Amino acid sequence: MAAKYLTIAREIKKRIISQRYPASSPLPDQFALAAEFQTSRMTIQQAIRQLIVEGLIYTRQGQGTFVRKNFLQLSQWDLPGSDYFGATKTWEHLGTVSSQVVRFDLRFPNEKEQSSLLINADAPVYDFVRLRLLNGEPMSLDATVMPVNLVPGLNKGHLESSVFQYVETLGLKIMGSYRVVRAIKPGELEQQHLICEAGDPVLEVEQVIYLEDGTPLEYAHCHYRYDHGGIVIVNNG
Amino acid sequence: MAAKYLTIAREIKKRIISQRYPASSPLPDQFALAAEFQTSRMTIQQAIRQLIVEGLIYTRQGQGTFVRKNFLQLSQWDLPGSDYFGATKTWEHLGTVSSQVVRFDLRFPNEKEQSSLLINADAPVYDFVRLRLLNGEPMSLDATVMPVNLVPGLNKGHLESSVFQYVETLGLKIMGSYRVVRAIKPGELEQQHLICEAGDPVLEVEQVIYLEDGTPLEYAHCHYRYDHGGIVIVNNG
DNA sequence: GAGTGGTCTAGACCACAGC
DNA sequence: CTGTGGTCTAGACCACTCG
Repeated sequence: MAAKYLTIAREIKKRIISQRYPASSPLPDQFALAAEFQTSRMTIQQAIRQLIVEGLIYTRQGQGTFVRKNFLQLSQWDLPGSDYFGATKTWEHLGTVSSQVVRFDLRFPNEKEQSSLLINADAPVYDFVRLRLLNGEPMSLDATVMPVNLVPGLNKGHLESSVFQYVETLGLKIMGSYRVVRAIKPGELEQQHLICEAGDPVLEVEQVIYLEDGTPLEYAHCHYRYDHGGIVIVNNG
Repeated sequence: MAAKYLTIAREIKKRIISQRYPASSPLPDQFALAAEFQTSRMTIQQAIRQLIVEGLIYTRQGQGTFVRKNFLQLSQWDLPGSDYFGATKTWEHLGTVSSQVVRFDLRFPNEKEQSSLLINADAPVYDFVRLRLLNGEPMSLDATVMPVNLVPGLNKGHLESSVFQYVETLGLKIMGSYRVVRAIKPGELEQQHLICEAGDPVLEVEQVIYLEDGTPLEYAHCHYRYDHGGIVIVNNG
């Protein structure tokens, strides 16, 4: 049985999407909603808070609760998990995504990797490079470093399917990411695997992915072909 | 007088930063905190929820409340407003930022602009191009479209200083943004103003900035030199 | 079973906006 | 002044984890 406030939030969401609550006027006030759903006002407020963080509605003290004018636009992009992971997710609806392992090594981290992953110089890391293909066409080349102690037993098979699926089976949960996006000139590896000219720009994403408790899970450089879409960033205040 | 739960949240934050609550063990439980702060447990939970959304702590049912291992790292980057606006803010600490107006026109929107700004074909828009300079060096070239009815009275002087400062004086508040980041080859305008070669990649940010109620305020294409840093993206679950 | 966070109630008073 | 959302109380029971 889901929490009552989540059930109510879903019901209100349905009504907004079906335009039962017109975007032009405020929602019924919290007292009315509490009466209708046979619950207390606090519970209604929890449901409303839920919809606020989802970007669906906003409140104005002294005025009421309103539907965001752009929630439908945003909801097209703000899919849960759509850019949590290797950003591959963004393309899955466009065709078949596959991976090809270019390198899979074990070594010790350099200084940059130590500080990014919050580990010591003697903590071994996996170092692997994968080529991501969409319908067989090269899409991105990712170089990843992960601490061995967090993900014991990682093998080439996991790299070819989904590393994050394996990570989940270990009971680890992703919390978020820190990324820097740049445009760069392609190096030799990129020209070779992404099949691009020296004059073709490359989109570089340098990222650290964190677990729920803030432990860094991976530090990676992802290089994307310039002609295969971009990175979507949604930022709600 | 600030709300009690915010006062408590600030106090707990202080204790975490000063290491009074060691990162190795859980915080005091909610009942103990309620007793210490002479308040109800609900209020403590509000304070805790506040610190969760700030990315400082996390909770585990049946276990306790814990400090995130990376909150200090993230707090270096997750500065409020650091990438809300034209991303110029990111560089302000590096030197003097100035703007040079390349174009400032009035016209009707095309189809893409109509759908991005949620306006009709007969709603006039400003169309301006600005070159952003850091310490006199070209940094980015931004092409912006804004509905006239939202920002009446915009003039060249505002473009040279800060459009967002003017927007704020009109009582409008920014809610968030929707962006797509790509790597592209420079066009003629970019090569001319950003002083780059045809083979130099350019970082393109296509963005829509929204007001509090979801009304689109601006639709812009921002082009950055590849050798002047990147876009930082922080993503908490 | 004991201890933790998660949810919920039925009220109360305060702060803000609009008439 | 009225109506709205914002905060707060003092309890209650439930769900989960661990010894």
